Amino acid sequence: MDTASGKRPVTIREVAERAGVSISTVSHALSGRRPISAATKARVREAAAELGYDPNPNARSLRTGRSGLVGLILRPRYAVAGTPDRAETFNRLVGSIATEMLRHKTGLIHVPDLHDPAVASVPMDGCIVAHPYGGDTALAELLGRGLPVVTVEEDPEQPDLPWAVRLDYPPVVEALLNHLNDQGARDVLLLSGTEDNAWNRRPREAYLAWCKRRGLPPRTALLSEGLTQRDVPELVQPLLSGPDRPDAIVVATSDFAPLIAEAAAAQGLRIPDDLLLAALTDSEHARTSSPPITAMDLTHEALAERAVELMLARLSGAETPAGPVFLTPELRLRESTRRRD
Amino acid sequence: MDTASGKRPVTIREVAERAGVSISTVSHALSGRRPISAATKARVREAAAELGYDPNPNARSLRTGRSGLVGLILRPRYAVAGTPDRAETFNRLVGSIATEMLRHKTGLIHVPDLHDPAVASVPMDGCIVAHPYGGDTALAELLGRGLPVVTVEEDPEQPDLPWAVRLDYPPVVEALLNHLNDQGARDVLLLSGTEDNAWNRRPREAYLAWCKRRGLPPRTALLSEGLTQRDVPELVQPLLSGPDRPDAIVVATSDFAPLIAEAAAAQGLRIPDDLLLAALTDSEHARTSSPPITAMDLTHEALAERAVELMLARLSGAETPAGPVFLTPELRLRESTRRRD
DNA sequence: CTGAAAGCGCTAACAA
DNA sequence: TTGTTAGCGCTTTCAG
Repeated sequence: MDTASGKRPVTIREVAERAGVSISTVSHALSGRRPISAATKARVREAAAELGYDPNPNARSLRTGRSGLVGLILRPRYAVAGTPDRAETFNRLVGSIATEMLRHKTGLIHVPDLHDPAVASVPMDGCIVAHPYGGDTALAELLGRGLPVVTVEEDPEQPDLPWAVRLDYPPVVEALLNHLNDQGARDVLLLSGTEDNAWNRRPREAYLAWCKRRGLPPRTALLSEGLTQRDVPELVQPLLSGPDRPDAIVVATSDFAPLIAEAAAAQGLRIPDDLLLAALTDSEHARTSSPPITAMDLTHEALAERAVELMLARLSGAETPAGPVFLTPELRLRESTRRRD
Repeated sequence: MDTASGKRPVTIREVAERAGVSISTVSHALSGRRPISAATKARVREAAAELGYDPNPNARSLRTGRSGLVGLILRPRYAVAGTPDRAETFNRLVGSIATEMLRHKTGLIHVPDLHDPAVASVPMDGCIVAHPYGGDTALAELLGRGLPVVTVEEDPEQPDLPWAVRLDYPPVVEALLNHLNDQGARDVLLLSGTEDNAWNRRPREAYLAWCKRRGLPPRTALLSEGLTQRDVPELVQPLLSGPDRPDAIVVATSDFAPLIAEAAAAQGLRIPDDLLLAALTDSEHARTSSPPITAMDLTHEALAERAVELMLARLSGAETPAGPVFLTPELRLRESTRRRD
């Protein structure tokens, strides 16, 4: 077998010549889109097989206007630029979308860079945009092109776009806050991330609403998802000292939770005895920290499954749904918020 | 803004009309591949921006013969079909290849099904094939087409293909076996997977060589990667009972290690006291099992990085390397093989 | 049942 | 510096 690279691909014309038919007959014999005599069909198939013919996907797509491919854009910048610690979330989402797409035998393209003109654009029939920002520019660009888009989580400024899978944060955040309250917390500090997406906005809104309902003064601060492991302790230190320190912390970024636990320990604060600690996304870090840290699992696998389902339905011409699909994050209660009664 | 879907895309012709120039001028003004007067260039850019022009990637690729996209095929069947437990390995490899590709601003396509004629083939300039089988058919197919291929781990029957990133198993497997021996193991059982790939073959070869060198009778058995959690205990049970039970087990599939530990416990065997246990791939299961299980980390991130590097070099016309790139798996020694001295 | 030919949108060779 | 045009490989009318 010739394994040299750069071999000129076999075209439909060569197959036609070999089979002694016209190229349109080859096309139809192979696609079965019009009746071809059994004999001819057999001859064509044989010729195609012998030559190792594989239809040029670009030519086909150019002609038909469809590539059969779905794009994926993961918006949060720290997903890619981040440390290995941030990788679990990225890997889970990317891995499960890829898995779902493979299950449906549909090609998935990771879209490299929508805006950079130096980067070739990709032939996609539709695009999944994961975790868009508020007023997301990439999302707007794709919608502007008229490309079918499905989002994983909503653009917080366009919460009602129907082609979306959303997470229903409020009940879960409330359940968490009630749980903290039950365990004795009276002064809960929320440390949100700085990415302006649903994952930061919605829980924050739910927190503020909860505080208001309870007549408690909200306490919030920001902790950028882009911080390194080293940055966190010194930023958190001041929040833990002084007489008005909170008795519970809810931190968005799961990887930072163990660091906060350490910083607390350095101040002589025990978890959960002196400080309750919870995170708004789950990770191995949180699970294996000591003590294990209560966290919200965003159910990336389920998000992926539904998003792929939506996209394929949409590409098959399904009607616009009445509204987004809602999934509920799962609260994983662990020792960090459970006091010995 | 019109966000209706199914909008007809803007073509180069419309941009040309709007800018009052020919289509080739548009093409060249935008690509900069030939000198265009500043005034014209500006006019063209403006027209393109106003219309929201985005060059049709299929037309471009058809013409140029290149798509700028790299394919990815992950061969092990259980990677996709497997249980969620098998997901960590898949996710890590897929996630890190995707990350590397994004870093290089090059599109990555998950190839859905190379053989199914009903599935459209994808426009890729090259393809990364991960964990090929011995005499891998997909690999052969791609090589037959003359497509540039880089493999993550070698096809065990074509170990010398230069465009490959390989894992150097023998020294690590030997180190593990020596370690087990040091800890008192005299009768090591190897439980390989049933997938005929390098990850199963090479460690097995290393094990047999090690036994031979030491004059020990090898003991091996198979435990398919496709087994469910429930299947494993009853299959393992018989191996653990009887007077000739091994005093150490090396199991390929990491997720099975904790199950083996449980089965052992059910027989009254303590780990590591009565039985040493190690796995040939790492996972959270192994890390968080009790006791934590010694495992070989295949360094998927490093494999991904080098594979992407190789592929991009190859597509840029780099010369064929003298041989494969070798990486060394990392041995993570944990309690399951460490006896209190 | 089969063939001829148009044309998808773009790039690049060739002309001017 | 710019325009005209061939043609990448395929699908799909339209003729036969």
